[in-house]
Amino acid sequence: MNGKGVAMKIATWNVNSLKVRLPHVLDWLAATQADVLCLQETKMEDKVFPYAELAAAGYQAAHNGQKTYNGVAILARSPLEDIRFDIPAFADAQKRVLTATVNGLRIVCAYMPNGQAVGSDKYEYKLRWLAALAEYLRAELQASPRLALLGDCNIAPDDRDVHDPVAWKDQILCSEPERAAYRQFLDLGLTDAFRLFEQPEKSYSWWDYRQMGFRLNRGLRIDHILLSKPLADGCRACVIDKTPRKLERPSDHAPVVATLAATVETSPR
DNA sequence: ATGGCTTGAGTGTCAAGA
Repeated sequence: MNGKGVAMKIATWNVNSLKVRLPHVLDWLAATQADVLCLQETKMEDKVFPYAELAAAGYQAAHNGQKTYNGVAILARSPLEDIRFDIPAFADAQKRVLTATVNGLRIVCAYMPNGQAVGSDKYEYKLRWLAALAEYLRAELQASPRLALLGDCNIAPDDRDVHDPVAWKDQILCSEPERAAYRQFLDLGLTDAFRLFEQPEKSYSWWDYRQMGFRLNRGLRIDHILLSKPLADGCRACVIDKTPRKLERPSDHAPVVATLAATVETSPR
């Protein structure tokens, strides 16, 4: 529920080091006025997270970080409530999940494992991790029907989401077991906000730094916003913002933004 | 081509990403 009676913009962005990308993040927040921004790959410990700089820009924040790798954060213009770290039932040293309630929306920020190569140990970890997240989401959805899962899912759900589906067939990020794990999220009642709308062909959210990947639009759509039914029904737009990918020293990922319509206040005063 | 960038760690050059 959005008590302000105005539309809400929620977004996700893998920044590939918040230390390096903080200027881009601050510029982007100022330009878009997003209400919620989920970050992945902050790659920093909580004690050096830039709370003060974000507060000066009008954003409260929660961070689940670690040195060097992983790390997720939720930034919001409204208070973050009921903050939960990690997947409680899945013991994991890697900091990949953070959940908070903002304006009555349950926000799950996730940095799903990369998996490295099909059949590798990291791939097995990825599949176990995805199954654990699905069970966590099932419980969260029961408690909070207005739920959004935002993050770097490291899965291209469909061949439309892959610049060269033949080359990527059955490769990491595109394999059938990964896509089946992604469909488990949909089976919970979540909807890919991006595909609620007509989109340009060859829309991607990540491009390799190498070999002019971005200029040649050799990308994958692996960053997603999944909405529970009440939120999907009120979703008015979802876009990938390629603007920051064109800057000097960009993240290899672009932000994805969903606009949710204001909801009518139904609760009595 | 276990390649091709980028980041972090740390001061060599590797691990990890996707």
